[in-house]
Amino acid sequence: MATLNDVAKVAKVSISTVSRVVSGSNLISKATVEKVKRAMDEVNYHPNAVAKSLANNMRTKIIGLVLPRDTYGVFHNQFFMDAMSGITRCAQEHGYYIMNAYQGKENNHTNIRDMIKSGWIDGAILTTVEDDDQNVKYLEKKEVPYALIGTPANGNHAISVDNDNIKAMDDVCQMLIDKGLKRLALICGDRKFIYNKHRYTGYENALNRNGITVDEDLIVVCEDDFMHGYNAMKKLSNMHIDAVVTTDDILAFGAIQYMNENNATVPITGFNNTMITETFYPHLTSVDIRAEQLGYEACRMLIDRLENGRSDDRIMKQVETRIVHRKSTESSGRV
Amino acid sequence: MATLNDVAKVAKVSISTVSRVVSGSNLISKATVEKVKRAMDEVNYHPNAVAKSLANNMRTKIIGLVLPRDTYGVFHNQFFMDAMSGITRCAQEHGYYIMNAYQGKENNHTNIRDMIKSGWIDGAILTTVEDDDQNVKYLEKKEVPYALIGTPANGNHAISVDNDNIKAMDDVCQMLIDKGLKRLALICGDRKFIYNKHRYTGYENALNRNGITVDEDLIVVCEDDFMHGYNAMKKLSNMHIDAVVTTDDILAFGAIQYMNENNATVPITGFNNTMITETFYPHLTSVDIRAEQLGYEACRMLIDRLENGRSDDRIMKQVETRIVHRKSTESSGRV
DNA sequence: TCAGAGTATGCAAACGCTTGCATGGAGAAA
DNA sequence: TTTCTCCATGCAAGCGTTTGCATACTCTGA
Repeated sequence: MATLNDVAKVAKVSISTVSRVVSGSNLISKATVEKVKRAMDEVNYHPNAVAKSLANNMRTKIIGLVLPRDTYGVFHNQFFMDAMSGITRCAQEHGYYIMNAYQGKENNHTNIRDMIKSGWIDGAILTTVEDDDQNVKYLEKKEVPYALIGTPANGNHAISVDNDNIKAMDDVCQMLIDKGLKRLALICGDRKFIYNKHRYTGYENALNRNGITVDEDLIVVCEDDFMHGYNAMKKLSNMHIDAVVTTDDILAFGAIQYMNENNATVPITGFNNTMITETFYPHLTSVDIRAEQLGYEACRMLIDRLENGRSDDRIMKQVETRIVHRKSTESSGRV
Repeated sequence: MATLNDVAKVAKVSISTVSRVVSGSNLISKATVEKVKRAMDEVNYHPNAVAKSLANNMRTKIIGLVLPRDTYGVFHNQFFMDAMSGITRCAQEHGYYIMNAYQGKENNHTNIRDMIKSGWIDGAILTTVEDDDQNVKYLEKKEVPYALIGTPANGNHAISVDNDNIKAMDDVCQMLIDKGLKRLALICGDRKFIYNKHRYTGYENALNRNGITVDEDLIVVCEDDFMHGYNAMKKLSNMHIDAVVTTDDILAFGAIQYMNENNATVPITGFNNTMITETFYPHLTSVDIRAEQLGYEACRMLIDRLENGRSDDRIMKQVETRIVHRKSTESSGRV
């Protein structure tokens, strides 16, 4: 690999001059710039990032990305792949690289703390935090900038990005109400997850705003899987429901399964817009949470912080969701 | 951050001595080692990886991981997440880090070529290659070691790891035949993909070995999605089939959908053991392709090559698959 | 013609680490 | 006591950059 020195020799200038040409300094004369650029081409020079980092006060332009140790369910895999894609796209646009870490116990998996100790990374993006998260603690202690995808459980996160889940579910309900559907049932995943809690609130908000009484009998709270969706629908049958909204595509498909078995049909919506919405039938109306965009924004905010060093902001950015209309809400029915 | 110098001062030795203690050289006396270790603790020293790389002839112990630009379908997301997990686990075990790149056109996404040019990575793992792959070309040209997950299309890949898809499908068929099921239908995805071609072969092999004539009428080749699985099953109905084997879980669920609608039931198997096998009903017998293990092995072989520098081996390693038995093959039926 | 201002370039230290070579001291052998 | 080994340690160069400071050159204006 060619070095500054090699270029300098060919161009017959000092390495400082070459370095300045590389970094686009405007101190150098046009003629010299040309000469040096030709030399760079000739020896096929590319700046060495490692040496650069050493000289640049240890700034590597690498960002650590913390992924969950285990993904579970269809949704999570897709979410993280999409988020990663957005993160990496943003990083690329700003000349940064992404290094993978895993949430978790000590030596188990590559750890963000090791990356910090060894000086590899300038900052971190967390896609997942646990209660009393050790990574967060470490990042705070070492004053390493970081961004969080999701809503911070407590207030100590400097930068975060998430959907407005309250509004997202509100929009879904409003959309159905606008179709003249009044008795909306809700199948809601575990409310220990803040997004489920928010989606629940969104449902209530929409109904209240439209003067529809929230009827507890039309709400089932359960775990986030197919069978619970199925059972929830069983409970809801014969309740004269106009439509069903759910907090997860899987729940919706569980409900659909029950309806299929009972030759019933009613408009239904999912959430997260996973690939199964367009895989299984009926194609499911769902909420696109824009995981790619969430990743992109998290990365952008982090880089902004890294480069401009605002120290005290606790920014929380919201990414717009979007309803994707499909067959499952096209025709009407009652159950 | 503390440096060798800081430790040296506290321990009252030279930085060379400290460096030797850190790297575990056996030239240093017990007493000095103790003294230095105490000093390291005192100043909370951690070796700086950037400086280390510079001094170590530019070896960074970072591996580039090339992911596909777009993932499509449920299977792919899960596959890459699992493979990444295995790769990262192995990397961690050997003191390496993983840096993300994306397959693809120039400035679009972080590019493995940039990582090589700037000297960040020692080697690369490819999870996906295109025809006439530019990354492969570049890696070969620059003599950067790399490993490939999947079966190389042509012969120029130094290291690769894949399943034995022929045997995997053969095993599935044998398992069904052992249950006394003779007329096995095959729903096979597009054979432009080598794994589908291999799975097709595995089906033929099993039947031939068991003296069962391969009946073209029982084989449907189609694209890899739900609707094609559905249509394939429609074609196969009334053919007096004892069981159906497929090359993808999605195809199997498409077929199941058709059967459900027609109140038919027949043993059926999927492939890839995606999460939908345990999400939708009936839970689907499928082939675990061990994506985590594929990732792990690819990484292990690459690191072996990086550390021991065998230059000419074209190793191709096969990872064992495993049939996961579930409800879909428990009872019998005919269609 | 010359001082002064500005512009273009070079020198060398620094970033934190590794490592070949030099050196000093302890112990063994004579 | 002297010489020779061997072990433990230190010195300093080097890895490829960046950058503050010094310097040399070119103009301008008096």
